This record gives sequence, C-alpha cells and structure tokens, in this order.
Amino acid sequence: MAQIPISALAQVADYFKVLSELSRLQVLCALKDGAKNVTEIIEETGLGQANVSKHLKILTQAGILKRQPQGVSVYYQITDPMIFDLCELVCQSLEIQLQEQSQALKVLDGLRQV
Amino acid sequence: MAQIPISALAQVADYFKVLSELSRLQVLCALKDGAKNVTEIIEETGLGQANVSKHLKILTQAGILKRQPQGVSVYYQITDPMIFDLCELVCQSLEIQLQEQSQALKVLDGLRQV
DNA sequence: TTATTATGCTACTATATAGTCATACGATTG
DNA sequence: CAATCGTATGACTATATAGTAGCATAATAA
Repeated sequence: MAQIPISALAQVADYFKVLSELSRLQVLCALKDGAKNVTEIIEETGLGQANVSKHLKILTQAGILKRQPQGVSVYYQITDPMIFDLCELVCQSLEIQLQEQSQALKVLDGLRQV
Repeated sequence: MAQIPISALAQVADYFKVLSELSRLQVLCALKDGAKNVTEIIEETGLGQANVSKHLKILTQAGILKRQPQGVSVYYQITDPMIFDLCELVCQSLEIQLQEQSQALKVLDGLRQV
C-alpha cells in the first residue's frame, strides 16, 4: 500500500472502470480487426447512435481509441492492442474458475452416489 | 463481435468492474504480500469496517480472494496473482500515455519559442 | 441555397452501488 | 451460560452513470 501512491491506484481504477461496461467492450471488439467509422460500429454492435458516440468519447479520452475524421465520417481505431491482452488474461482466469467449479460439482456428484 | 458471445463479454466486463474501485484495489494491495485478517486490512487501508467487509465479499465472490476463517478472525488471501499482471499492464499503458503527453507539451513549447 | 447524411451535445430518467450506522451473527473465553 | 471480540448484514443516503430523445453542427450532394 504505502509503496503505491493512492493517486496512481486511482488512475488504474479509472482505467478498469472504462473497461467495465459491456457496451464499451462490444465497441472494442468491433474495432479488433481495424478502424471503423461510427455508422459501422453502430451496425456491428446494435447500440444506439448517441450511446455509441458517448462510449467512443470515453474510450478516446482514456487513450484507448484514436479518432480520425475522414470526409463526412469519423474513423476510430484501437491505439493500444494491450487491451486484448488484458481481456485474454481475464478470460483465462474465468475459465480456470469454471473448471474448478465443474470439478467441485463432480466431486459433489460422486459423494451423492455413495 | 460475432465470434465472442455477448455473455462472455459481460463476464469480462463484470470482472473489470470489480477492479474498478479504488477501495478494492487498496484491499488487494494490502494483500499483495500475503494473507491478512479483516482487522489488519482495515488498519492498512484506513477504510471503515463495514465497507471493507463488503468489498471483501465482492472480491471473494469474483474469485479473486479466498476466505479462511481462523479462530475468531477471518483471513483473506489472493487466489490469482494474475491480478497484479493486469495492474502492471495498465500502469505501463498509463506511463506511455504520460510520456507522449509530455512529448507533445515539449513540441508545443518549442513552437512557442519561435 | 437547400437537402441529406454523419456525428456530437444537452438534458433527463432510471438504476446501481459506495459508504455509513446500527445491529446481528459466530467463535472463543471465563 | 454470559460476555466479548471479530466479522457480516440490512437499511439508508448520496452519487455516478448508462441509455435515450431531441436538437445542433459539419460536410457533402443536388
């Protein structure tokens, strides 16, 4: 605790907060294979326009997306693919938890048979 | 998008949500060097008792902590040190952002001198 | 210019949850 | 058993924010 200043920890918390919304993760997934404009993101996620716009702003302010106006439309792109490493790690952890739970269920099942 | 089911994404979002609170990160940091009981966690974080207890429950339900009653007190322990890898990655990303921002400021400064 | 399309902005509502107080529970001790 | 210590829980308030509707703005086309 003492070694990590509270302000730094708060920034980390804020970063996680940005990633803690299903809609925003959907947007990030939509951009996984490259830049897309707002309309395309709306189509791919099925979210409302104003809503998508809001989330794009939040993600951009967090430094996760880059905004690139191009003619009439605006393209958004992921700046740091590290995001997907984060998701990867969380997914692995969740999988392990599921495995352990199913193991536990098996054991319980075994006990019931006795 | 289509390749990742929405329910899986929602689980990841929930996981990030658990980590998106400063108080909970403080608790995790307090447990970084090993198991502690609730009283010790309260002392180290400076948070209220009821509050700590609540956060401990959330962290335990998320599978991040393990609960171990021991006599009168209850010890909590981190189950998956991967948490700290996550924080590490986020910190690195934040540092890079800061560096880029300071670079940008330098450039602006240079322009102003002309 | 006017129309159209793409995006952003400003309230507003509804919901979730952090923190706190008071109380309850559970294990140990006398 | 009663008392006490450590922890958990329920009720409550205050705050934050997701989603939405409607309007504003900017770029292009007719």
